[in-house]
Amino acid sequence: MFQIDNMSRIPVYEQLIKQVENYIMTGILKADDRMPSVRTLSTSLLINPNTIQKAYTSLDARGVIYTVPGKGSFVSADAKRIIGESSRKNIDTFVNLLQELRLAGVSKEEIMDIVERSYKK
Amino acid sequence: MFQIDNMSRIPVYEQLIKQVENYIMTGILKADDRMPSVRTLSTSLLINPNTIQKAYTSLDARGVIYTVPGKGSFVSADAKRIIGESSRKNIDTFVNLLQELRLAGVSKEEIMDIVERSYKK
Amino acid sequence: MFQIDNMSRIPVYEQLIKQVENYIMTGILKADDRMPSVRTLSTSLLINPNTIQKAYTSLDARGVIYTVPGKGSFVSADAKRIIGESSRKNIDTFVNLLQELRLAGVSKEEIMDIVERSYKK
Amino acid sequence: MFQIDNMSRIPVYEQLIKQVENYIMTGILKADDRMPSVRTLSTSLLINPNTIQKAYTSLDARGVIYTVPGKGSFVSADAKRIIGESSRKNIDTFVNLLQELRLAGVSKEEIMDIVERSYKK
DNA sequence: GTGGTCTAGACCACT
DNA sequence: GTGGTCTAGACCACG
Repeated sequence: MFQIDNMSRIPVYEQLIKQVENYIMTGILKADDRMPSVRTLSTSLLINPNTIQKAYTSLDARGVIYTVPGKGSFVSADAKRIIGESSRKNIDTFVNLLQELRLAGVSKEEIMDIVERSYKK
Repeated sequence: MFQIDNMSRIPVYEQLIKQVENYIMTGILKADDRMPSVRTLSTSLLINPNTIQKAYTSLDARGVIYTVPGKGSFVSADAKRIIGESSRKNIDTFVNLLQELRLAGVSKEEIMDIVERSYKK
Repeated sequence: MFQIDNMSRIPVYEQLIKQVENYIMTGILKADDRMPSVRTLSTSLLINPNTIQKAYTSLDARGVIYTVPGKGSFVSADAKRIIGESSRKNIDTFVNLLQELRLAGVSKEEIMDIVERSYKK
Repeated sequence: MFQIDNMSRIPVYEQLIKQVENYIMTGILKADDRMPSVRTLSTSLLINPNTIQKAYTSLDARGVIYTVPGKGSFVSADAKRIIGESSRKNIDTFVNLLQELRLAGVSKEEIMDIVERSYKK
């Protein structure tokens, strides 16, 4: 279910968080669905349990999942809304990147084309 | 001329590189213009000389500036082209970010509007 | 594995880079092989970690190795090609040196002999 | 008579030394010919007198030129022999460079061709 | 344990 | 005064 690239410069726990969020946003993981246990993921992904734990702790702190001691972790009812909101904060990054591409000589038409294609997929 | 945010997660030397590149792309720094000396910047920005050096070394290695020991560093003739080319590599990042915003519920119209405004500035 | 001459005019970090490249070109270091850690080399060569770091950063920037923070540095798949290409740039230096030797009275036969012997080793 | 590249990474005084040596080896400067005065060169090349002086001092120390206080500097009788001998020391550098090019995949034939052409000029 | 960043301060070669 | 190199030692994020 999850794909981790150990050679990537992006920290493993961030890759995991991102994928959980994507599965939630695309509806593959729904409210109150049970998350795989830390141990399960640890052995199936060959990743240190501490790393999985770190990802889960972060998701829990943001309210994306909730953890019931002794039972496991579950997708929270507000997950989609929370993820959506935090993703919106990326608009600043988006604007900065846009300015940079513009300075690099990327035309508005080229950008528009990329946007069109992204939304058609 | 340069503004450094010591609290940012972006390393100081990268902030400096980015700003030098921006000044070159916007034409404020032109080919063969002399860069501020390592020590000058060090004292004016209250940053350790080694950190400035690191930024300059990186810019030199990429051919954005050329350095003559004992003389100083100067904007290279190819600077704009080189910066432009490396910035174009950000298109991948741009596409990923776009997908994320889309998943977060940002509409195409909203994106288009941001693009329009960015290119009008 | 590495030999550093602290008395040489060639900077320590450049000696290191050169030796890493030689090990890669001769096949002793292969793609995805793990490089010794910065600290390991630092203690075994009695060199400051920053100096090793500088060499590794440079090799990484050129794509000869790739570095995963917290994991280590590894020989990249393209290493041989990249090193080969940059070494070819030395042909200019070679030609200049040749002219100098010629002016110094070194005969063509002598040069040819040296070349023969170099390629026989 | 002399051409200095201020933007070169090669120190100005070394450029000067090299050119003096070349003029001697090619016979343009002969034994007992008078060298341009430090002041003359300084003004014509727009170089700091100290830099010229450094070059002359070095040439004098090696016996390539001799200086008569109040009269000027002159090409010594042994100049050609001295320069020739010191240039021969470059054979080591030559061999190292050759090894490097070989590792980079430059064929023996290619090298031989370069040598042939160098000696035909 | 790994690499990444930064400071402080030193010494060198060159102008 | 300029850049280049190096050491010593610190703190951080990641695993």
